[in-house]
Amino acid sequence: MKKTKLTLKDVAQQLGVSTATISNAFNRPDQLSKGKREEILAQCERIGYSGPNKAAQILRKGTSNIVALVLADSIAYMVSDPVASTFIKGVSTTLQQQGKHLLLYAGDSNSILDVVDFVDGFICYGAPRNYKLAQEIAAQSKPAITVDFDIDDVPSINIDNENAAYEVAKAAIDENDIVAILGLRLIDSPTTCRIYDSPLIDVNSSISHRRLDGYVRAAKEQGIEINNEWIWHLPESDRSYARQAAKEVLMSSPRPNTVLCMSDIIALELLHSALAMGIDVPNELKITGFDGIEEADRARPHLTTVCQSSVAKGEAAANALLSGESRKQILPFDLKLGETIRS
Amino acid sequence: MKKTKLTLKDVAQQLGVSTATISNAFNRPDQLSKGKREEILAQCERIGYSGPNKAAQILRKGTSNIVALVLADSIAYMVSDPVASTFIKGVSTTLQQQGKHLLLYAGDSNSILDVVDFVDGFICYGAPRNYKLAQEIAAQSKPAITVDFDIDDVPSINIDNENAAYEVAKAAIDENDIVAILGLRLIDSPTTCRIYDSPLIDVNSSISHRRLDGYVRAAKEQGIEINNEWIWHLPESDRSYARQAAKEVLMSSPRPNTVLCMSDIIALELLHSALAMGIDVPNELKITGFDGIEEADRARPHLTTVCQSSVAKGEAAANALLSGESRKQILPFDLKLGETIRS
DNA sequence: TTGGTAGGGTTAAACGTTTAAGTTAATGTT
DNA sequence: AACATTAACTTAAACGTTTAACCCTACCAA
Repeated sequence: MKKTKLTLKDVAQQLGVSTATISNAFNRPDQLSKGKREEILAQCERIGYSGPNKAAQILRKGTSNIVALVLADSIAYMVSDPVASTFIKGVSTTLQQQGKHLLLYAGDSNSILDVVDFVDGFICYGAPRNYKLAQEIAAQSKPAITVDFDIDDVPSINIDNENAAYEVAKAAIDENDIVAILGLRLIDSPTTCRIYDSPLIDVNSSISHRRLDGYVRAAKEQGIEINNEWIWHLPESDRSYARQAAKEVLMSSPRPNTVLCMSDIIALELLHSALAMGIDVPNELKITGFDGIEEADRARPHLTTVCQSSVAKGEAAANALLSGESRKQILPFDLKLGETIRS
Repeated sequence: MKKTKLTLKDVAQQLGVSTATISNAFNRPDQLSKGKREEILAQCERIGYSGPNKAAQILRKGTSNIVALVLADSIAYMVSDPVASTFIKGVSTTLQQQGKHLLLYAGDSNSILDVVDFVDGFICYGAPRNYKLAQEIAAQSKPAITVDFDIDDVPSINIDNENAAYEVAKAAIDENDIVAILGLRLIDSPTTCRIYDSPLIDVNSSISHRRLDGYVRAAKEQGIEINNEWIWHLPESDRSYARQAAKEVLMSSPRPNTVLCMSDIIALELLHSALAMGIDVPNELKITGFDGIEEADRARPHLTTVCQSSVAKGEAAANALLSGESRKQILPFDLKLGETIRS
């Protein structure tokens, strides 16, 4: 192996030119003669110098081609959640096309301070649970985009959650239904439970609360008041939380005949539990989801849900960041009627 | 906002001490008096200096706390594959515990050269399709770990794929069976097809070929020779490729009654197709998978497969990298008998 | 001849730290 | 009193680039 890492200086000495010239050979070809440039590149090739050191470049140029993706939860959770991982897919594809690198940043970490100095920007997916982190993001001065939540003056990507929820609920709810809601992160509790009188957490205009508003509005239009007793809180869109909530809903009496779920994962788990108990969907129980994940397509009966394109979100976020877009964008959603409601 | 980013120098000037002292206040508390240190930290707090610039630290210290995870395929694919994303989960959890950051590196990128200077090490998951990339990984001098493939003298994490495949095949195959194999990345083709006489690609002791060896050995013990005509190649462990392969297998005559699949995704898709066609599993068709993903648990009948813990792999890889482990590790696997074979 | 311009370089000052080596004064030791 | 040790700093040289500013020579126009 080489004794020590080669530097611009080594090449410069060997060729009897200044380091600036070598640097220009790599970065600004117009600054030197074609002949000299080729000579330099040939020499680099020969001795195995593979270009200017990136760490030094980052310091000097103040840019690294690294974009941090700040996730609301742990990377572990995000990567296994179909919605989040699809989002990451969109982001990574776009970044890669532009030659950028992706640094995954867990939202349950303490502080972005240890990366802020060397990343080129932030894409923040989902409102951080960690208040300090949210503050830092707002305070820091590099380009940033928020997705599925908002910070004043920071460009963002969202869908119209309130209307999306309203529409799917409107399609599902009939007069005299008993309506329950399986919600996501509505209150500050680490376990699945009914919300009763717990104070709702509503940080950074949480998408969950926008959805809740939509559901409630649709219900009201049918003259239905949804009591807090019929609203469940799940700490995460996770199968085991969903399973438990499903059980509670299906066991309660009177049993609701319409359940509005804030994610497809939750809805699918409920559907599964209901079918296992011999409940007729949709005649005894109507179910709606949210997100439009692939798996929902494979379920029988097909899930009624709101499709949002997480890939598009990811692409939009990356593009907005790279292009310096500063407006807040609202992406479209798509109501998908399946057989888990009566048509 | 601040006019310009604060530096050590600013703090030093304001307090009338040297920059070295400020630096020590952050990095080596034993090098200055307690009082001075507190004074410095207080001043930093007051003026909003949040610690030494990381970009400069990377250059000076030669370490960044960033670990690159080099994936065999695109990030997009990897993040949606249950096996790969579970692996990422294991890696990220471990790295985060140790205060390291995770840079996702797509294996279909050109070169690691643009990150090699500032990352602390590499975890390489799956043999890169890109030959140049594999070379670079081998040549580069930072710590590296390979997972699910091998490079000479580079520590690695693997399972015993040959025996794992042997065992699951042995459990499935009976005398006089017609055995087919749905393999992964066996030949150099972008589409699903039978391998016939195509030359097998066998880079870096590909896990697929180890598995193939295991299957073939188990079949031989039952006096069964598996003709290349009965071996399919899939370019990726993807549902749509799997669906097509499933169709071909189930349509072929004579129809195989035992199909060994190199991933659970493939196996599940086959199972699904078979059931849809009214084929009795396992009496008319026995199926085995590979990996032991969560979804296989939810399938009915339960899939017979080989469980390997991708989380454990990820943790092992991260730990090995961080601890400087230099041996090659073989992790255990676990045969899981389900109802997709006859017991 | 004078002056202007362009091409192809060089010089040296950053970028913001860390750290080995040196200095000084105070404390302890014999 | 002489010397060794230690605590608490400071000095200054890296780390490996990039880039503004400068310098020279050749060429051209008038």
